[in-house]
Amino acid sequence: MEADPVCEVAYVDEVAVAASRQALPERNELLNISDALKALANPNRLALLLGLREREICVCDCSQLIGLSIPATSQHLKQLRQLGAITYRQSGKMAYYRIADASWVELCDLVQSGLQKVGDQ
Amino acid sequence: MEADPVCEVAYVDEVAVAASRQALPERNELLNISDALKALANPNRLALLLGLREREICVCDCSQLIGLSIPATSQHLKQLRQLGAITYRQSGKMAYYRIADASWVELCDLVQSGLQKVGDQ
DNA sequence: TGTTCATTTTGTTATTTTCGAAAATGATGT
DNA sequence: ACATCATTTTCGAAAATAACAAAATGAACA
Repeated sequence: MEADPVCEVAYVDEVAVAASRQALPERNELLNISDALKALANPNRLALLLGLREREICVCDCSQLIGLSIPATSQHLKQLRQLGAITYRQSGKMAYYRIADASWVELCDLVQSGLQKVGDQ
Repeated sequence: MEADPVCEVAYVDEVAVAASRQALPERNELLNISDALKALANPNRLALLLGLREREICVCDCSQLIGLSIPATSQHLKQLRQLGAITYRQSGKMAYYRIADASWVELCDLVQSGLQKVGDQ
């Protein structure tokens, strides 16, 4: 009984953990990033974002595009709008949504290409 | 009553929707991408991924890093492993995790920088 | 073989997400 | 003002997530 049980009591390598912790963004920043990723992490919102790449589309056509009800579609569009990924233009009763910034599309492409390498373990 | 009620019955712009739909990945591909994003869309998994950037860390130190129980930490690590973002090496009873592919970190950085532009609407 | 102990798996529960239905909003046109 | 209709918001139910505690696994060593 010379070596204490280690893991419930103390660090195995306190220095390494301290260094890694220092390399982390603040908790709030982590929450911001994960919230942003969460907004993208849905097949329907992803389809909306990618479908809006080329042209602007009104809400009811968006709902046709992803096959959901108009209210559900509207909520997904709202989340993407709050994220800053899309914008819209109001024309009479219609609302036409479009991509706000091409960097969001690049982001999707990056994930898409990153997936090629997966499949192991 | 010359114009039909449009949105519940048919497309406003069927051609545009068809074009956008063609530009979309298949449903399965969309699910794969959103699953991958979902794996990253959690502040604790994000912290693990970023904390493992530089050095490998054992499970119990990982749990210290993010402040969760060891079982919870183990499950988060498993998700990142299934994603292909991290790997591990077994040494005796210990399991040392490390980054498998830096592209996942780039992805986080890209989101992080994408967030700079947000704040409007 | 039997003990120890880091890790993983398995319930179980609380919280979050996602959807459609119904109600509310806001613009157009009578 | 009133009716119409695209969109948004609200609400409630079903499904998915995330946490801890407890049990199971598996490597090291007596």
